[in-house]
Amino acid sequence: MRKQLTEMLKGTLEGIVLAILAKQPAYGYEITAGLRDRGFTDIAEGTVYALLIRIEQRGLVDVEKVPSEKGPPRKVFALNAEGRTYLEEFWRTWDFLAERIADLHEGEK
Amino acid sequence: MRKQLTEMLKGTLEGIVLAILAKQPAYGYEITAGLRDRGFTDIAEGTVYALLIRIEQRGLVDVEKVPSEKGPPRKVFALNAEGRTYLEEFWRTWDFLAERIADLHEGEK
DNA sequence: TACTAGTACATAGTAACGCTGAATAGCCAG
DNA sequence: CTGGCTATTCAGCGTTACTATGTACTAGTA
Repeated sequence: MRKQLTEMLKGTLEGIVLAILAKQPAYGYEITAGLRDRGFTDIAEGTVYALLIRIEQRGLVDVEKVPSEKGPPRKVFALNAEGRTYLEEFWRTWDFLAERIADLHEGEK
Repeated sequence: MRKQLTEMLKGTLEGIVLAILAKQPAYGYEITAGLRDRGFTDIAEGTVYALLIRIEQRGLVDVEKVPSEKGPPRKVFALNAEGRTYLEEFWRTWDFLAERIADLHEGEK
């Protein structure tokens, strides 16, 4: 199932991370840990960092460097207005897809 | 939303097509039309054909050439046993993802 | 000092997938 | 014979997540 999930995550992982950031600002390491807690046990750190850089460059988040007690300074990401708009759009798209797939799954039986 | 949907379809479109074939065998042109009927209005024909070749090469479908009344012969694809197993796996993976995302969406409010 | 482990971020290279755009080919109506 | 519908194929592209590795800081410990 790993490979199927990998492909499914394309396009959704971004929304997942944005949804996490919608609740409260967070930094990469924290987000990765949060994903693991939510059941996404196999998501590599590198994947998350690359994604964060992407959404930062798109202007969906604001970034602030915060010193850490242990280790390098944290880059704390906060969803901004543009990011919120984008996230709403994500939910609309997701709902559209999930609904159609649910229909298919129903009709199968 | 188009671009978001494109990315989301990665990994799911394959399952969608397999689910369609689970109901009854079909050929490419027919499947594309069926997708449009189901609300996937923007899926290009080329995309579907490429996907069909992929699942054929993976041995998930059996293929039969059937002459058409109008136009070139049809390649009719039928889900085989292996394809059915793969489809079940797809549903499990999808349910896993959809559930976790639903949690996120709930928690957001 | 040297080591280990945990925290925290970054990146080059790869594979997979869906999209774009075009080509090919058969059939039929005007 | 031209346009439109049926039907398939393919080369090239952009985006995304994964792999694997590297850097850097702190704290504990032998």
